Amino acid sequence: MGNKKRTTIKDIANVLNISAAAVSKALHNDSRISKQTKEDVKRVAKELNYQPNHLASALRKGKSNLVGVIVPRTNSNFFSSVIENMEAVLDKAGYNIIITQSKESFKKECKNIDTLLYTQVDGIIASMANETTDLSYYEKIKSKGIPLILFDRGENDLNVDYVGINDYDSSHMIVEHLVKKGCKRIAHIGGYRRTRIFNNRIRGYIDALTKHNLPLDQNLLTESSLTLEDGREMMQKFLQLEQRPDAVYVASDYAALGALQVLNENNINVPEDICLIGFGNEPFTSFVKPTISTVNQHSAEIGKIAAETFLSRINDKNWKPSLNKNILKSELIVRESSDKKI
Amino acid sequence: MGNKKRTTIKDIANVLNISAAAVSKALHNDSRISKQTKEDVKRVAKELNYQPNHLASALRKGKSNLVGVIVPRTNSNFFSSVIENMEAVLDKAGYNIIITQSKESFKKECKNIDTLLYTQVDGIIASMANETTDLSYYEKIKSKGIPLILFDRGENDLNVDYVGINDYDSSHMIVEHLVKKGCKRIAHIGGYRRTRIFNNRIRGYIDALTKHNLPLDQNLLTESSLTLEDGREMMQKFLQLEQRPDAVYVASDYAALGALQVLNENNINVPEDICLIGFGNEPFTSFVKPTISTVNQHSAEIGKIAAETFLSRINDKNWKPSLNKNILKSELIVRESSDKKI
DNA sequence: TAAATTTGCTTAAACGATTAAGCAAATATA
DNA sequence: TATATTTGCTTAATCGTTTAAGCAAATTTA
Repeated sequence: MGNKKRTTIKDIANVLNISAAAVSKALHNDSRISKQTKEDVKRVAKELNYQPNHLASALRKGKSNLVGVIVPRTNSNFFSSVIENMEAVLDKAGYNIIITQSKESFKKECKNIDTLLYTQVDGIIASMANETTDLSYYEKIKSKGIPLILFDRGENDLNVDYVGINDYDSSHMIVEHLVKKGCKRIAHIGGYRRTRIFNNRIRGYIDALTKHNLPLDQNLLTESSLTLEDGREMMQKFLQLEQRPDAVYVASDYAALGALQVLNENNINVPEDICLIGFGNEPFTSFVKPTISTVNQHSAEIGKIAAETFLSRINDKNWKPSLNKNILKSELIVRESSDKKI
Repeated sequence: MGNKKRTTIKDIANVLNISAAAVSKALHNDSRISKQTKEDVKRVAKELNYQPNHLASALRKGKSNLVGVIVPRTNSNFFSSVIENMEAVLDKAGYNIIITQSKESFKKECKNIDTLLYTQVDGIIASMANETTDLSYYEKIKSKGIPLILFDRGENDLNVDYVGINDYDSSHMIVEHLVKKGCKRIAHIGGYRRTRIFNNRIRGYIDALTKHNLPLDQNLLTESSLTLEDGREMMQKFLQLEQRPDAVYVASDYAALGALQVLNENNINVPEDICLIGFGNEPFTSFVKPTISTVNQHSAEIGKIAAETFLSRINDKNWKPSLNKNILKSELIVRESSDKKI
């Protein structure tokens, strides 16, 4: 049996015989309202269990204090951690967030954008789906004049703020580590080149090989969606080669796990016979046998910076969207799968 | 350079020299608006890139078409899958969802409830944090008169709709399976009894032991938060006992993983020396060595039913909250960790 | 003491959509 | 042909809050 009507500022005003405007101002600690009235208003508000109507104030102020977040999925530790840290920063500034998942589907991503715009969010922080190449929906966000911040999966052409790690350098770091371990045939299970971060990892891989005077063998470079299944499949392909690789650098931990399963099933010693390196530092990389070397993407920092960037944009009266990259240095975590004794 | 002003129905009305009311009706296909006018309105709406203002219509209609979701965390496969399926059902009915995480913190859960109520959601679907015992914030939801649906982590005392599996029966199923495998000293790493589902699992465990004429050894029954670390700690305790268990039933896959790590580190053969069973069917249970037997909680079904329950409540004009449990049958997935040859 | 400023409120108009009520004109019915 | 009904709109109120403008009383300043 819920209360028939919710309490409004009018109800409070009636009790105290003052105007609704005075109540509104009292609740916002306006300097032109007497201390006594403020106390009265707050007391009555509590007594009547008053809850402000967000819709009304947002409509009037043209500001919802809501930030939309779009991620490919929430059940990855990376995205979940990014979101958690974004939330912490935004919460302090009085913003609440709405999380949506694209499930790597372009269509769902578009729907999410529409939903968020419809909900009148004050800005959107997003990591793009793998599928996405058509940027028109993101242009729609820009044309509304609200801040758009991309992280991890970004796109230069949108000319907006971006937070992520240096994928190109990460590949260099990985190849360098493997070369030091004496590896000479380093394979790469990569993502699709059309996604910028995966393209950068591939470019970094190729350039690092060249730098270390290692030939590029096209048989050792594959592109896929980087699911666990993809990892299995690609590793099986490698094992059928006449000249097997002595190291495999996988652009995602999930695919690396699949690759590791195949290696285990074929009784191939890791890292002695083949070194393995993943990407993303998902928790399971330290659960499995052997533990998987991987790259830490600083999810906490990324979330924090993305949120802070949003806040600085929203607070800058005459801000205009422009390409502004905030690139963090990634960190190689060496575990058993690449810690070969030499 | 965003458009200075967004398009409103008034702008459309001005172009066509009709009233804003007519535009509103035309957009909603009111039968009292001529076909010609409807066409004109929709054409101009498209031309001016009109986007309805959700805040205004929600305020006027007293309905936001938003459903709030509270989960302990999103980076678990169970919750992520529940949410995904809820979303699919609600989307078809024209509802959008706002996801929030409590991170198992009572304080954060309260904050989430406040945020959601403030955002004027039409209902809340929630799974409670482990910590939560004070139900006053949930009573607050009820007192607003909006539907509250609980799933997985529920609480009878709230007298609302609940969707989940039968934890008591699941424990019976597990103990029965272990008894069939010849186990005689079955331990249980359980959650805190104050959380209903964990209490039910413990009760089921105890009653099943009795049913199979096995004595209950208090050394073999522990309570914890069921983190990976907890699983390690409890298993270490078991290994120090004079009479070790020959099977361990863990109420969460994460804690089961921790337990497995300790077993592996101590070179104890699983399942030959000790059988292990987890709960939740998290993906990693099939990655690790040996693969972990576990219980499938039917996340997809739970999400679907929770969403459908919400819809039926919102559509029932004279619905009153009442205890209404929807209990699904769980499914035991037997993998290597308990598949002992006998 | 008069003028200027500050204090503490009120009034009324927004924000953008929806909707009850009403009113002509067009069409149907008797 | 007169009356009833339907069609196609308009007007105006409303949702709950914020805020610009204004006004009288109290206080400060000159």
